[in-house]
Amino acid sequence: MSGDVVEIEINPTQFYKCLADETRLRCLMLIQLEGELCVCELMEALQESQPKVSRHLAQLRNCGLLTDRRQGQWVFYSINEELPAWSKLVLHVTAAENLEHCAADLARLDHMGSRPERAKTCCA
Amino acid sequence: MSGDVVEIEINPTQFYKCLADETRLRCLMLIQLEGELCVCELMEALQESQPKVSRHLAQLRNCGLLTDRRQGQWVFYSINEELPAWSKLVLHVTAAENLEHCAADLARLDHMGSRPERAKTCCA
DNA sequence: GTTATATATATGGTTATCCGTATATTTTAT
DNA sequence: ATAAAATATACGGATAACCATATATATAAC
Repeated sequence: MSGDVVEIEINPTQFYKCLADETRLRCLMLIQLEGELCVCELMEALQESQPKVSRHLAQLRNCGLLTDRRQGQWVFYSINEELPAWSKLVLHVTAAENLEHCAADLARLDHMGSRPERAKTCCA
Repeated sequence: MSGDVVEIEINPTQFYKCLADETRLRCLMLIQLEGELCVCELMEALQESQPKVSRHLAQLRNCGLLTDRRQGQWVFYSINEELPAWSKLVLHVTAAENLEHCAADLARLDHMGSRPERAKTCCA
Protein backbone atom coordinates (compact mmCIF):
# COMPACT_ATOMS: atom_id res chain seq x y z
CA MET A 1 0.00 0.00 0.00
CA SER A 2 2.94 2.31 0.67
CA GLY A 3 4.41 4.28 -2.19
CA ASP A 4 7.92 3.94 -0.89
CA VAL A 5 10.50 3.16 -3.56
CA VAL A 6 13.30 1.58 -1.57
CA GLU A 7 16.23 0.83 -3.84
CA ILE A 8 19.32 -1.05 -2.79
CA GLU A 9 22.74 -0.36 -4.27
CA ILE A 10 24.06 -2.76 -6.86
CA ASN A 11 27.26 -2.76 -8.86
CA PRO A 12 26.49 -3.23 -12.60
CA THR A 13 29.41 -5.61 -13.12
CA GLN A 14 28.40 -7.75 -10.15
CA PHE A 15 24.82 -7.73 -11.38
CA TYR A 16 25.84 -8.99 -14.82
CA LYS A 17 28.18 -11.60 -13.33
CA CYS A 18 25.05 -13.02 -11.73
CA LEU A 19 23.35 -13.30 -15.13
CA ALA A 20 26.44 -14.73 -16.83
CA ASP A 21 25.79 -18.36 -16.00
CA GLU A 22 23.34 -20.62 -17.78
CA THR A 23 21.90 -22.12 -14.59
CA ARG A 24 21.49 -18.79 -12.82
CA LEU A 25 19.96 -17.09 -15.86
CA ARG A 26 17.43 -19.90 -16.33
CA CYS A 27 16.49 -19.64 -12.64
CA LEU A 28 16.08 -15.88 -12.88
CA MET A 29 14.01 -16.05 -16.06
CA LEU A 30 11.70 -18.72 -14.63
CA ILE A 31 11.25 -16.82 -11.36
CA GLN A 32 10.64 -13.60 -13.30
CA LEU A 33 7.94 -15.33 -15.35
CA GLU A 34 6.34 -17.32 -12.50
CA GLY A 35 6.66 -14.76 -9.72
CA GLU A 36 7.88 -17.23 -7.12
CA LEU A 37 9.46 -20.69 -7.23
CA CYS A 38 10.95 -23.07 -4.70
CA VAL A 39 14.14 -25.09 -5.02
CA CYS A 40 12.44 -28.38 -5.87
CA GLU A 41 10.41 -26.75 -8.64
CA LEU A 42 13.57 -25.28 -10.14
CA MET A 43 15.35 -28.63 -9.86
CA GLU A 44 12.55 -30.27 -11.83
CA ALA A 45 12.30 -27.46 -14.41
CA LEU A 46 16.05 -27.29 -15.03
CA GLN A 47 16.76 -30.99 -14.48
CA GLU A 48 19.71 -30.08 -12.30
CA SER A 49 20.94 -31.39 -8.95
CA GLN A 50 19.76 -29.99 -5.62
CA PRO A 51 23.15 -28.64 -4.45
CA LYS A 52 23.76 -27.00 -7.80
CA VAL A 53 20.43 -25.18 -7.85
CA SER A 54 20.65 -24.27 -4.17
CA ARG A 55 24.18 -22.93 -4.49
CA HIS A 56 23.27 -20.65 -7.41
CA LEU A 57 20.13 -19.40 -5.66
CA ALA A 58 22.19 -18.58 -2.57
CA GLN A 59 24.56 -16.54 -4.71
CA LEU A 60 21.68 -14.64 -6.30
CA ARG A 61 20.23 -13.93 -2.85
CA ASN A 62 23.58 -12.84 -1.42
CA CYS A 63 24.06 -10.43 -4.33
CA GLY A 64 20.60 -8.96 -3.77
CA LEU A 65 18.87 -10.21 -6.92
CA LEU A 66 16.52 -12.57 -5.12
CA THR A 67 14.70 -12.70 -1.80
CA ASP A 68 13.56 -15.88 -0.12
CA ARG A 69 10.66 -16.75 2.13
CA ARG A 70 10.34 -19.99 4.04
CA GLN A 71 6.96 -21.69 4.08
CA GLY A 72 7.16 -24.89 6.07
CA GLN A 73 9.63 -27.21 4.42
CA TRP A 74 9.92 -25.14 1.30
CA VAL A 75 11.86 -21.97 0.52
CA PHE A 76 10.35 -19.78 -2.15
CA TYR A 77 12.51 -17.40 -4.14
CA SER A 78 11.37 -14.26 -5.93
CA ILE A 79 12.91 -11.20 -7.59
CA ASN A 80 14.03 -8.64 -5.01
CA GLU A 81 11.60 -5.73 -5.37
CA GLU A 82 14.22 -3.38 -3.95
CA LEU A 83 16.53 -3.79 -6.93
CA PRO A 84 17.17 -0.54 -8.81
CA ALA A 85 14.64 0.12 -11.59
CA TRP A 86 17.17 -0.40 -14.40
CA SER A 87 18.04 -3.89 -13.21
CA LYS A 88 14.41 -4.90 -12.76
CA LEU A 89 13.81 -3.71 -16.32
CA VAL A 90 16.74 -5.81 -17.54
CA LEU A 91 15.35 -8.93 -15.87
CA HIS A 92 11.86 -8.26 -17.20
CA VAL A 93 12.84 -7.65 -20.81
CA THR A 94 15.29 -10.56 -20.84
CA ALA A 95 12.65 -13.03 -19.74
CA ALA A 96 9.85 -11.59 -21.86
CA GLU A 97 11.88 -11.42 -25.07
CA ASN A 98 13.59 -14.81 -24.74
CA LEU A 99 10.65 -17.09 -24.00
CA GLU A 100 11.95 -19.69 -26.43
CA HIS A 101 15.07 -19.97 -24.31
CA CYS A 102 13.10 -21.31 -21.34
CA ALA A 103 10.20 -23.00 -23.12
CA ALA A 104 11.37 -26.51 -22.20
CA ASP A 105 11.90 -25.48 -18.56
CA LEU A 106 8.40 -24.00 -18.39
CA ALA A 107 6.92 -27.14 -19.92
CA ARG A 108 8.55 -29.37 -17.31
CA LEU A 109 7.28 -27.04 -14.61
CA ASP A 110 3.73 -27.28 -15.92
CA HIS A 111 3.87 -31.07 -16.19
CA MET A 112 5.24 -31.39 -12.67
CA GLY A 113 3.05 -33.46 -10.37
CA SER A 114 2.32 -32.19 -6.82
CA ARG A 115 3.85 -28.75 -6.91
CA PRO A 116 4.14 -27.16 -3.47
CA GLU A 117 1.16 -24.97 -2.67
CA ARG A 118 1.70 -21.37 -1.73
CA ALA A 119 0.27 -19.72 1.36
CA LYS A 120 0.56 -16.20 2.69
CA THR A 121 3.33 -15.82 5.22
CA CYS A 122 1.06 -14.30 7.84
CA CYS A 123 -1.79 -16.80 7.99
CA ALA A 124 -0.48 -20.14 6.88
CA MET B 1 17.15 5.18 -45.19
CA SER B 2 15.99 1.58 -45.40
CA GLY B 3 13.46 0.30 -42.88
CA ASP B 4 15.06 -3.15 -42.69
CA VAL B 5 15.31 -4.54 -39.18
CA VAL B 6 18.07 -7.09 -39.51
CA GLU B 7 18.57 -8.90 -36.23
CA ILE B 8 21.34 -11.36 -35.54
CA GLU B 9 20.94 -14.29 -33.16
CA ILE B 10 22.47 -14.00 -29.73
CA ASN B 11 22.45 -16.36 -26.79
CA PRO B 12 21.35 -14.53 -23.61
CA THR B 13 23.99 -16.23 -21.44
CA GLN B 14 26.77 -15.42 -23.87
CA PHE B 15 25.51 -11.86 -24.08
CA TYR B 16 25.64 -11.44 -20.31
CA LYS B 17 29.07 -13.08 -20.08
CA CYS B 18 30.22 -10.20 -22.28
CA LEU B 19 28.87 -7.67 -19.77
CA ALA B 20 30.25 -9.55 -16.76
CA ASP B 21 33.69 -7.99 -16.75
CA GLU B 22 34.54 -4.55 -15.44
CA THR B 23 36.73 -3.59 -18.40
CA ARG B 24 34.26 -4.79 -21.04
CA LEU B 25 31.28 -3.16 -19.33
CA ARG B 26 33.08 0.18 -19.06
CA CYS B 27 33.98 -0.03 -22.77
CA LEU B 28 30.39 -0.84 -23.71
CA MET B 29 28.92 1.93 -21.58
CA LEU B 30 31.33 4.53 -22.97
CA ILE B 31 30.70 3.44 -26.56
CA GLN B 32 26.95 3.44 -25.91
CA LEU B 33 27.17 7.01 -24.60
CA GLU B 34 29.63 8.35 -27.17
CA GLY B 35 28.42 6.48 -30.24
CA GLU B 36 31.85 5.48 -31.46
CA LEU B 37 35.29 5.24 -29.86
CA CYS B 38 38.70 4.02 -30.93
CA VAL B 39 41.13 1.88 -28.96
CA CYS B 40 43.41 4.73 -27.93
CA GLU B 41 40.47 6.77 -26.63
CA LEU B 42 39.31 3.83 -24.55
CA MET B 43 42.85 3.25 -23.26
CA GLU B 44 42.98 6.85 -22.06
CA ALA B 45 39.46 6.83 -20.61
CA LEU B 46 39.92 3.54 -18.74
CA GLN B 47 43.62 3.99 -17.98
CA GLU B 48 44.23 0.43 -19.10
CA SER B 49 46.92 -1.13 -21.29
CA GLN B 50 46.59 -1.41 -25.06
CA PRO B 51 46.56 -5.24 -25.26
CA LYS B 52 44.00 -5.45 -22.50
CA VAL B 53 41.59 -3.01 -24.15
CA SER B 54 42.15 -4.50 -27.60
CA ARG B 55 41.62 -8.05 -26.40
CA HIS B 56 38.29 -7.21 -24.74
CA LEU B 57 37.09 -5.25 -27.76
CA ALA B 58 37.94 -8.21 -29.99
CA GLN B 59 35.85 -10.46 -27.78
CA LEU B 60 32.90 -8.05 -27.91
CA ARG B 61 33.20 -7.88 -31.70
CA ASN B 62 33.48 -11.67 -32.06
CA CYS B 63 30.36 -12.14 -29.95
CA GLY B 64 28.45 -9.64 -32.09
CA LEU B 65 28.05 -6.82 -29.56
CA LEU B 66 30.31 -4.39 -31.39
CA THR B 67 31.22 -3.59 -34.96
CA ASP B 68 34.45 -1.96 -36.01
CA ARG B 69 35.42 0.37 -38.83
CA ARG B 70 38.95 1.23 -39.77
CA GLN B 71 39.76 4.84 -40.58
CA GLY B 72 43.39 5.22 -41.40
CA GLN B 73 45.47 4.19 -38.44
CA TRP B 74 42.51 4.05 -36.08
CA VAL B 75 39.81 1.44 -35.55
CA PHE B 76 36.51 2.80 -34.31
CA TYR B 77 34.12 0.56 -32.40
CA SER B 78 30.38 1.04 -32.06
CA ILE B 79 27.37 -0.93 -30.83
CA ASN B 80 26.23 -3.46 -33.44
CA GLU B 81 22.92 -2.14 -34.76
CA GLU B 82 21.90 -5.67 -35.71
CA LEU B 83 21.71 -6.82 -32.11
CA PRO B 84 18.22 -7.98 -31.07
CA ALA B 85 16.05 -5.18 -29.68
CA TRP B 86 16.07 -6.55 -26.12
CA SER B 87 19.87 -6.50 -25.93
CA LYS B 88 20.12 -3.00 -27.37
CA LEU B 89 17.63 -1.89 -24.73
CA VAL B 90 19.74 -3.54 -22.01
CA LEU B 91 22.86 -1.69 -23.17
CA HIS B 92 20.98 1.60 -23.41
CA VAL B 93 19.35 1.47 -19.99
CA THR B 94 22.52 0.22 -18.31
CA ALA B 95 24.56 3.14 -19.60
CA ALA B 96 21.87 5.77 -19.10
CA GLU B 97 21.02 4.72 -15.54
CA ASN B 98 24.59 4.21 -14.31
CA LEU B 99 26.26 7.42 -15.43
CA GLU B 100 28.02 7.77 -12.08
CA HIS B 101 29.74 4.46 -12.78
CA CYS B 102 31.58 5.90 -15.78
CA ALA B 103 31.79 9.56 -14.79
CA ALA B 104 35.57 9.42 -14.23
CA ASP B 105 36.08 7.65 -17.57
CA LEU B 106 34.01 10.26 -19.40
CA ALA B 107 35.94 13.07 -17.71
CA ARG B 108 39.28 11.63 -18.84
CA LEU B 109 37.88 11.28 -22.35
CA ASP B 110 36.82 14.93 -22.38
CA HIS B 111 40.18 16.12 -21.09
CA MET B 112 42.04 14.06 -23.64
CA GLY B 113 44.25 16.11 -25.93
CA SER B 114 44.26 15.40 -29.67
CA ARG B 115 41.43 12.92 -29.99
CA PRO B 116 41.32 11.20 -33.40
CA GLU B 117 38.93 12.96 -35.75
CA ARG B 118 36.15 11.02 -37.37
CA ALA B 119 35.45 10.94 -41.09
CA LYS B 120 32.83 9.13 -43.14
CA THR B 121 34.04 5.82 -44.46
CA CYS B 122 33.06 6.61 -48.01
CA CYS B 123 34.70 9.96 -48.54
CA ALA B 124 37.59 10.25 -46.15
C1' DG C 1 62.47 1.74 -48.84
C1' DT C 2 62.64 3.14 -43.05
C1' DT C 3 60.54 4.77 -38.95
C1' DA C 4 56.69 5.79 -36.01
C1' DT C 5 51.95 5.10 -34.55
C1' DA C 6 47.84 2.33 -33.76
C1' DT C 7 46.06 -2.02 -33.23
C1' DA C 8 45.99 -7.17 -32.92
C1' DT C 9 47.40 -11.63 -31.32
C1' DA C 10 50.16 -15.46 -29.13
C1' DT C 11 52.14 -17.54 -24.85
C1' DG C 12 52.27 -18.94 -20.34
C1' DG C 13 51.08 -18.10 -15.58
C1' DT C 14 47.61 -16.87 -11.98
C1' DT C 15 43.21 -16.53 -10.23
C1' DA C 16 38.26 -17.11 -10.24
C1' DT C 17 34.39 -19.98 -11.30
C1' DC C 18 31.90 -24.03 -11.53
C1' DC C 19 31.03 -28.67 -10.28
C1' DG C 20 30.13 -33.38 -7.84
C1' DT C 21 30.18 -35.52 -3.57
C1' DA C 22 29.47 -35.66 1.13
C1' DT C 23 27.48 -33.70 5.11
C1' DA C 24 24.77 -30.43 7.95
C1' DT C 25 20.45 -28.00 9.04
C1' DT C 26 15.52 -27.31 9.29
C1' DT C 27 10.86 -28.69 9.30
C1' DT C 28 7.10 -32.19 9.27
C1' DA C 29 5.16 -36.50 10.40
C1' DT C 30 4.98 -40.51 13.25
C1' DA D 1 12.45 -38.99 20.08
C1' DT D 2 13.06 -40.92 15.32
C1' DA D 3 12.61 -40.78 10.49
C1' DA D 4 11.82 -38.51 6.17
C1' DA D 5 11.78 -34.52 3.07
C1' DA D 6 13.56 -30.05 1.61
C1' DT D 7 17.26 -27.10 1.63
C1' DA D 8 22.00 -25.40 2.70
C1' DT D 9 26.94 -25.63 2.98
C1' DA D 10 31.86 -27.44 3.00
C1' DC D 11 35.67 -29.54 0.42
C1' DG D 12 38.62 -30.60 -3.32
C1' DG D 13 39.31 -30.94 -8.07
C1' DA D 14 38.67 -29.39 -12.95
C1' DT D 15 38.02 -25.76 -16.08
C1' DA D 16 37.58 -21.23 -17.72
C1' DA D 17 38.71 -16.41 -17.45
C1' DC D 18 41.86 -12.87 -16.99
C1' DC D 19 46.30 -10.80 -17.21
C1' DA D 20 51.20 -9.07 -18.39
C1' DT D 21 54.69 -9.50 -21.58
C1' DA D 22 56.38 -10.05 -25.97
C1' DT D 23 55.62 -9.96 -30.74
C1' DA D 24 53.13 -9.33 -35.15
C1' DT D 25 50.44 -6.57 -38.46
C1' DA D 26 48.76 -2.46 -40.72
C1' DT D 27 48.79 2.28 -41.89
C1' DA D 28 51.07 6.91 -42.21
C1' DA D 29 54.87 9.91 -42.67
C1' DC D 30 59.26 10.61 -44.40
